[in-house]
Amino acid sequence: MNQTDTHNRLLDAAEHLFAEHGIAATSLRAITSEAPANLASIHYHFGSREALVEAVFARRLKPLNRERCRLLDLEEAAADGPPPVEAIVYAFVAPALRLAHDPDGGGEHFMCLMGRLYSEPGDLAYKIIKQFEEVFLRFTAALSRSLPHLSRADLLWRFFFMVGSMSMPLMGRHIIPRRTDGLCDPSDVENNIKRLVAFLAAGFRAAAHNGDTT
Amino acid sequence: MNQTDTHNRLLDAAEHLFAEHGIAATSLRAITSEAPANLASIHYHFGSREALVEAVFARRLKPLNRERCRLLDLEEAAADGPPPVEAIVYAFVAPALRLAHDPDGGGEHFMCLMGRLYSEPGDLAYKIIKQFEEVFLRFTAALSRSLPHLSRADLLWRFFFMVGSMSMPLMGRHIIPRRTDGLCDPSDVENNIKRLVAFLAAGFRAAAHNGDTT
DNA sequence: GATAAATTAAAACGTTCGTTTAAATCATAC
DNA sequence: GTATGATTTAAACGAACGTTTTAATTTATC
Repeated sequence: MNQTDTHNRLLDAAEHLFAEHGIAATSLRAITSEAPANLASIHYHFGSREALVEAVFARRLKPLNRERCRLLDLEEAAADGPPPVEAIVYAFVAPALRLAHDPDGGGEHFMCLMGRLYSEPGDLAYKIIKQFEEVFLRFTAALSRSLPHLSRADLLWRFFFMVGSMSMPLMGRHIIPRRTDGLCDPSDVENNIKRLVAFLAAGFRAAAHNGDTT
Repeated sequence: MNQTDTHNRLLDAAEHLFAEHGIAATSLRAITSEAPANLASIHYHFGSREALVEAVFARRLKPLNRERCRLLDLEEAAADGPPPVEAIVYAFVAPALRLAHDPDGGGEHFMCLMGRLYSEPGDLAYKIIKQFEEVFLRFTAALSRSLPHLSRADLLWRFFFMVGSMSMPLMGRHIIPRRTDGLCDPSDVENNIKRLVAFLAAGFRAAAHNGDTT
């Protein structure tokens, strides 16, 4: 086995178990049992449990957010004016839903884990969420140009509503199909992207709840 | 102290710590330290750690969902036709956001904890989510009557999008204000309800992504 | 005030946790 | 083949966990 083999097997096993049982509830022994690897290999390759957790996120987040920015670049280059809201929403949600069900990308469990992130102790969540800084700034700016009548607070809240909506097809892989007799299928990626874009674009375009136009 | 005093202090402390650090990451010793109470009192009053977790949820969920149904009852009694989407969305989100910041209701930490629920091991989540059965059936039925052109899958997905959007002002009490320089304030409950209703009603009313009208 | 029940308290149980140490194994160059 | 560095292994550490047991204390009833 080459140098990075155990390294990646540990990341895969950790990603899977974190998504399945939560980060806090997953022990190093469970990870090294699934990998398989020796218990001490985690400290040899990563240094500590917390460093492993951060490595699990770092491996997937950069490509995901790079793809989001790439799609937004394309849209902003294509039109002369600001891109339509649909295109911005699409550039944000499509890479995430595709990664969530792309076996090659390996993000099969990762996006489910992403949804769990907000549930973890604050210190960890902050470190990870900082990796979204650029995406956050770029997409809120693009949305603001396309929806100049919205107040900043309304625009930001709607951005968070988008994140929350998107998290449902990402996280609910176990719960949603059962609650809907299989009618809602999180693995129906392209249709769910269209559903999200239609729903969210209409929400973004809605009149603000008050006359605030700052 | 009367019989239920320690009982309630344990529930309060558990609710708070579960919301702050997650369920799995909160030990019984941390709960009995904050209550304060003896370590064994949890097993005396609840029988086990898991029974305590369920008790924490049960205490708040029934009143919350009863209020949701009450508001929906009012709307359905008022009009002769189906209530407008805004009224249905309002009946669903307003009780949750109000409970989340009502110091009397004590749900100050509870709704934050609700958002964490989906992140806990499957067995627990199922038990709790079953308590939403009636609300789920009633609100999807009401929405279906007001939006008869939507396919069942589209309607159910949009219902989940609503749940995801609503979770952001509920859960993001620590993260959202910091990311927005305080511009987005989760404690600005009534305005956030209006923001959610405007956003979600427009989303529900959006044309479906395809011609599906089943 | 004595008796019985309900509640709280203190201590210990065995288990599992993250981490560390030190030896064994492997790969690779000479 | 032997020395060297990289990796894996096995074993053990102390700490913290959920739970149980037994005794002390409080509360209610007569």
